[in-house]
Amino acid sequence: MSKINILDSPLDIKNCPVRNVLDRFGDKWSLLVLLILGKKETLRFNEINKEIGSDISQKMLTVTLRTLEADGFLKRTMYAEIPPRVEYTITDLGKSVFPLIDKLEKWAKLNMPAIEKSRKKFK
Amino acid sequence: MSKINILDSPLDIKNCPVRNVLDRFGDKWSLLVLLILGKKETLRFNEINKEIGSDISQKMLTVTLRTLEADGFLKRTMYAEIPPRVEYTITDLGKSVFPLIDKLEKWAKLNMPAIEKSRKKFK
DNA sequence: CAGGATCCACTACGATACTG
DNA sequence: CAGTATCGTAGTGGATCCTG
Repeated sequence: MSKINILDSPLDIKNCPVRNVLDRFGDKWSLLVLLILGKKETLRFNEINKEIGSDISQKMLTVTLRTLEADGFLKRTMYAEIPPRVEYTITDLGKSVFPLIDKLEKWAKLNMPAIEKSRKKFK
Repeated sequence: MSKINILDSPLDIKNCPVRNVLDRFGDKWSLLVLLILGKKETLRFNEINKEIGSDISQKMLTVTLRTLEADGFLKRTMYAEIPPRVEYTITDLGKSVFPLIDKLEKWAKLNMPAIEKSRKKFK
């Protein structure tokens, strides 16, 4: 298996944690859902949908939630009611990444203008 | 333009900084290149290529570097020599995100086992 | 209400070949 | 050395319709 060497911390490129974990965040909605759930703790499907603003398709919200659940970032609880109620709650693992993502969000907000400017200049 | 409300911080979903900025990091190689360049400061094209371990195609490395340059994360300097020499240097903007990405990397390393375990249990 | 099932478009990415 | 150009593919995400 190929290795790369970033200074003194060798990374396995195939099994690289950064790649493996952050690739999940690399999709279109995961980070946003985690941000929302990190702030609200528990939400229902349609509540998350509303928070995002229905720019997201039902399918993708479902897929995103399933993936985050599989990774252990949130817990899905179904109540056997009619109509059905499903609640999504952030887990301890989710809570532990949240501050990092939150900082990234703040960084993004702060530096967005500089990036926009750079992009325009580059054209 | 649609708005969403994450607690007290309203986000413009279309022009959302998180989405706009972090979508760039969502690709396959940007984070890795930023990590490498953040630690080495200045590298040549082929040096970056070697660090990644040639799992990346020349084309994608070029595209990734161009995008990071356009966003202002790194500076590209071409020397009119034969054979040509091109150096990529991390900018102040790049340096300012680096710690965040570095923390994400450390988090990923630390929590990868828990995530793997969760994924297996979910199947 | 919270989804599952389909179909389809786009594009990110890789492989290969060529060049100033 | 550091790319560009071209082609081909797989996967991501959207739109729509259907259901316990």
